[in-house]
Amino acid sequence: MHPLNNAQQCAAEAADGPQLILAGAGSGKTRTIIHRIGHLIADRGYAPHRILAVTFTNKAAAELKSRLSELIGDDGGGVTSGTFHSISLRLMRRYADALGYPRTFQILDADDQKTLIKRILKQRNIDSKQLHPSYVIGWIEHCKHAELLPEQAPDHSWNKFNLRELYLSYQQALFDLERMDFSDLILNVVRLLREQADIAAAIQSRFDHVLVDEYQDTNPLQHEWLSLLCDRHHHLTVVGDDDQSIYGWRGADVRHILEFTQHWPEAGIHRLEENYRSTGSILNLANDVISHNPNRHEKTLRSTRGPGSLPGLLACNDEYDEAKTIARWLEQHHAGGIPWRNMAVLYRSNRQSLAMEQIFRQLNMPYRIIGGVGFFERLEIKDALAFWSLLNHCGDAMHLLRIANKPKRGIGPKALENISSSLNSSGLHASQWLDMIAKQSDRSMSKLKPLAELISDSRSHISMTADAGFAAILEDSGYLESLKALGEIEAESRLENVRALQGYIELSLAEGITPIEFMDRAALLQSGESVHGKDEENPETISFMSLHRAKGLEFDVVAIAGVEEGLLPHQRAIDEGEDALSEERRLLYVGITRAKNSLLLTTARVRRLFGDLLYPKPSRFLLNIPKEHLQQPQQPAPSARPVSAVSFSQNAFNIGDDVLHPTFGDGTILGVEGSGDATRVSVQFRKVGIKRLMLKYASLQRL
DNA sequence: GCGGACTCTCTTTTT
DNA sequence: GAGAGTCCGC
Repeated sequence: MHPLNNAQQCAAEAADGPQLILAGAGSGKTRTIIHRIGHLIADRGYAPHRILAVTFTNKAAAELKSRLSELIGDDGGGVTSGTFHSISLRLMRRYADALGYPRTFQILDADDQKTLIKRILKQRNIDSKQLHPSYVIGWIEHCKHAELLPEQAPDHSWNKFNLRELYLSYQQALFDLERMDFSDLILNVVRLLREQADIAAAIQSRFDHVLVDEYQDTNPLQHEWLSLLCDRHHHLTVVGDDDQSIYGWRGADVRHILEFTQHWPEAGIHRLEENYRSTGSILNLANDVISHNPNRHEKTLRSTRGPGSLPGLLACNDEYDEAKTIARWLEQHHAGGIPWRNMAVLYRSNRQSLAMEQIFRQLNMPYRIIGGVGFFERLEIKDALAFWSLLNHCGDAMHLLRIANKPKRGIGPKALENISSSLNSSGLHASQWLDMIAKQSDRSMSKLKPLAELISDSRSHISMTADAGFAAILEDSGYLESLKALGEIEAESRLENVRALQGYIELSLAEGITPIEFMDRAALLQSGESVHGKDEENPETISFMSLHRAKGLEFDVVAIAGVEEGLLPHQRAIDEGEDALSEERRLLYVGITRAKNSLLLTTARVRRLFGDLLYPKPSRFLLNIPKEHLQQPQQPAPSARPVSAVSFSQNAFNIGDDVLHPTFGDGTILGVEGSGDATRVSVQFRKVGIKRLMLKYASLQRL
């Protein structure tokens, strides 16, 4: 392995106390953090388990540990590492009762969160059109990020509906269900640290050093969590790059990294600006793009490599042509000896993968899509776990309501409501309540009774199977059979997922994991692949993924599709304004800096969106790029294209011209047909869509 | 309560 | 254009 460079070494061996490591893309950030931990253990004598490394994904945590073991041997595995959520969960499992929760509480994932909010809205007869569930969730999350419990939340109304009351109901419902949502895990640790001096002392003295990766993506609550955790010793090392902050929309605040030294005045600052990943040409483009953002730590990435080949920009006809163009370009690199697995196609929005998939399948090029619905978020997986958790005494009302009518047994919304309130007022846990239903003889729950009996009776066999009754309950309840009704292809993939889950359950139980711990894993692990350890297994495929997903990864060859106004920057960001646009620019920056050797950006002249056609312009982020930094072979200055048109009239309109119509408003010319008085133009109006107009009568004005 | 027809919406998503 | 959510008649 190469030795650390000067800046990396200084950072790795910096003294105790707060340290800010500003690590540009590809500057060896993970290596530096690993060496710092290694240094703390090997040279400074800190005990591995008293060092805490916080990451944003479980995968990153696992990778950190294994690389650490490589560096310093077995001790590396002893370091405490995890995500904010998994570490918080561990703490809450120990101290939950101090906040009135049972230690067996479970986690409410995003999907269940939405279900719960919808149920609350429905109970109050609030039309979800007047008050979007996602708006309510967003507001509640916002409060939690600011450490505001329902009682402390501001009186906020929307369409006359009092949001604080909804927050209160939601939080009460969570408490009754004995569940915490993702934010609660962190918020409740913060509450312990603030409110319970003895527990705070215990937690704070548990770690001698805390290190955080991807610090630019912390939200205010996580920031508080760290500040309180390090309150006694200030031994906090944060690593990040403000230019790669792309989760502002989820509450991350770049200011935490920008203002780190204001919060910790004694902090040391280290800048890693030498990039080991990309060629000089790619970095030039990256620097051009990001330099236009205001409010950033001024820095310029320096390449340690040769200039390499110039990144290219290609204008394609539509998304299919774009896919073909990219496929051809990747094919050339493959022919040049680069394995498929070192190539990626990145895009702003997952929808863009559709056209790519079609074309790549036609061309027989191997690809796989990263992202989309995670393993544990799949419908059949959540259903199967609901059955299994009820069987194993860790299911709650949400699990029960989820499967009460699966397969169909004549229980509709009304009956579900009854089940819910009956269970609620019984004060029993869902499993106990089911036992009761199984035994009782009155007819009120007659439709549910067979299921209750089945679950109740199956309990006696749980301990006899390696999967704690998983396969049996799914078979006996008729759930597997009901999946088969979905049609062959659909059913097969779902059944396969269920089988994979069974395998994973068996494996985990054999390791001594309890069912409730398994449910934790299911809630905190986003993908099923990473749990098997074999993970990506690097098959010979091209990776398709969103720009967000690409953060932290690198590929020899990268194509970024759809570098257009409306897509990158996304239309929503354009509507939102300055800050959102800065984040979109960072997103492009992240994409560009994923590439080691070759980079291609593409745009489409026509793109199908929501069923109609869109004629996007190239992204504003590419406007001020010096010619020598970006190859644009067929720069399609729209007005320069041959147009069968009104070229002698001084009023000539050309494709791409922005125009104003007295009634339709502003729009862009898409096409010109005919000549003289018979000239027709098609115009894409921003508000009213596409119109074909006689130029003579349209009284269009050029904008 | 169920199934089919109809309507609406439509970024990104580490946990 | 697709998938989810909603409505309505049986």
